[in-house]
Amino acid sequence: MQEEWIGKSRGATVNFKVKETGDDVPVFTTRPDTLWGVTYMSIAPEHPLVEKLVKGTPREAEVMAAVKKMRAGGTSEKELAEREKEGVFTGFHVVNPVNGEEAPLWVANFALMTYGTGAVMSVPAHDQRDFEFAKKYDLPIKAVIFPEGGLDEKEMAKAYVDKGEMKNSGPFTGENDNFGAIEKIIDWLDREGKGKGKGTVNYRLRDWLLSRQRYWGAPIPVIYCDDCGVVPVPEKDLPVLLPTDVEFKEGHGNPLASSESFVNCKCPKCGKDAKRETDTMDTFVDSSWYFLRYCDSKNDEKCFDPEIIKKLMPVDQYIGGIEHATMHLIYARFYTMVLHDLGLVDFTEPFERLFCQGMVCKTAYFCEKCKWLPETEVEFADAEAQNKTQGKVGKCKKCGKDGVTAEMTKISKSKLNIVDPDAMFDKYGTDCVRLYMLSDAPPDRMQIWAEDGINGAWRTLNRLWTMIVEKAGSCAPVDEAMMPTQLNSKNRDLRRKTHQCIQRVTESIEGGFQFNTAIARCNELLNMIRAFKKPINPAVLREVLETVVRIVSPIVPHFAEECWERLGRTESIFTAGWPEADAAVAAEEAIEIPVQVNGKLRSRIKVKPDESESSLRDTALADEKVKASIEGKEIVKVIVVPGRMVNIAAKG
RNA sequence: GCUGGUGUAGCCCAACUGGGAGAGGCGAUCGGCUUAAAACCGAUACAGUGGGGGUUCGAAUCCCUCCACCAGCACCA
Repeated sequence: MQEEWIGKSRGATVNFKVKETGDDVPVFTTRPDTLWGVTYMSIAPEHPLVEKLVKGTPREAEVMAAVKKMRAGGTSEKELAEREKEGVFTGFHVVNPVNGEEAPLWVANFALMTYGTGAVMSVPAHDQRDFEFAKKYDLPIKAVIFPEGGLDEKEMAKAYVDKGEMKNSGPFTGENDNFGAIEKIIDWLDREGKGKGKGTVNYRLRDWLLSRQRYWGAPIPVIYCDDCGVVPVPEKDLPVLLPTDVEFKEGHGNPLASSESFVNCKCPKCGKDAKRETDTMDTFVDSSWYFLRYCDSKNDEKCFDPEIIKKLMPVDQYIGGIEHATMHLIYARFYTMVLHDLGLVDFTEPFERLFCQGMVCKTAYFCEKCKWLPETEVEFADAEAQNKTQGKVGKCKKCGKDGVTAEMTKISKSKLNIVDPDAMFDKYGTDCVRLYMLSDAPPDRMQIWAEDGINGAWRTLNRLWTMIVEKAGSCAPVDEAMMPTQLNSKNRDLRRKTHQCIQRVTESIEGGFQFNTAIARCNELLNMIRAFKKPINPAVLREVLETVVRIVSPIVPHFAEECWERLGRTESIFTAGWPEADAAVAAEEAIEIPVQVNGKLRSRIKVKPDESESSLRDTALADEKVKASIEGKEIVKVIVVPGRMVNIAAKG
């Protein structure tokens, strides 16, 4: 995702020239294979060449009027996306360095000054956007890449952007894979050098709000003086603090600008009256290095001591919402790389591992007139409508209008679909709410908020508690918990299950924090203890109860600590560490494997876990049920997967 | 439009990465306890894995295709 966001693209910069004036107009392209199909060029309305070229020409008025209109358009991505493609001919032409051909130079609103060089070579035959523009303004279309069935420039309904054979392409004519030839063309441009162009890597890091007209954010430490110009705030005066006397008024722009005490200051250079910068930096500026400051937060000499950073960083495991993947996390990485280059940190990546948890979602309701509605303001058409997560559900209680729609989205204050967990904490306790949330779904997945399931977590904790209280007295004493060498099969089963539980929970948590399955394993073990009719061996009992409590301790820490004490432990459970499984104890004594006939389950056989292939085959074929189902049939093949299953393919 | 994710029981979700469709939980039903209800205890039922096609002895899992939902990105040359 980050790769896409920084928009790294490899391509070439190609040096076009204005025919009439000789001005350079470099362009960036990722498709140098289409260089020979250029029929016009588009430059951004903000491009400095626009004014320079048309000044004093007969077309000046017309071009500048059109350019002015284009510049007036918004620059937000949304506006850009919805805008109609427009352009105006400058009256000038450019010369294509690869073949000397001339092409008209246009100004177009879809060319962005902030990307590449602000100029786009246009190949309408092989680029959809260029194609549309060419059709609109009746510009020529020249195909240079041909699919097997050929291509008719006059009949084209859209640009041809797939693979094909290169034609009319100078030294590359005849290449039958244009995409494969791109690298060669870039090499060729590099060799040919200055006149033509060179290989280039481009990025399109978007604006990340370094300056914004808001109160919240770190002030930019800059002062404007009439005489001295832009003057940085001297180090001794840092940091510049936000004023406390600002007035927040709707529609009055930046509140900082209206704070006299903030804006008015003295020039640090000449001492005359000066004005302070009122834009602030986005909070991303701070969140890009806070993890370094945290390591040495009390340091008032410098932002951090590199020695301490060396010890503590990088972060082993970063957990955050997916919404941070493309912004905060990129900035943090970028800052770290800069600090590395400055020699302040000895690593280039701040976070070793990343885990993105899913969002908690809940149905939100929308009324055309009253906008977002809380659930209580919706009059549902029927019981079914109440459970719908999309589409029309009923009337708005506020305005009475029908047609309130439901939508499943991330819980947010603005959409009025928030839940207040306090009531749940009061009723069930934080441990119980946490257990419920973690047991409901894997954490990387979106979770639909529902309180129905919390009873399950409540019951689990109550059962475990009751069990601990009842059985604590029957456990072997803490200090003498020697495991007997001989145990009956029931006790052996319980021990096996205990150690399997440790193994599987460890896997579940290490393999992506899958607490839901970890909790399921614990429930399984608890169910097994409850199903015990006879008394459990005291040593086994201590082992199993302590195991469960230790395993759930990261999820329900307060609860686990209480249980631990009840089991006679005096040290905190968090000094006990994570339990370790004994593989020998966890190993199965006997397993049951399925026997299929033609892929359908016909019987099950009990075998040793390491039963050999031939023995499995014989046991399966000797089974009564299997015999019955293959009677009168010819055995074509017997597939044996040791430890897993037997499948008999029979015909007739 | 592009990219990624998800789709399994009435509901939330498992399934050792190709091998018995069900681990855990919610809810439901029945029974026990109770004067009764809740709680608690015990038991039971419910799907053939979004649709279609393919590969295979065998597909929830792999391939193709279509559908639905969620998320991110979207004139980036």
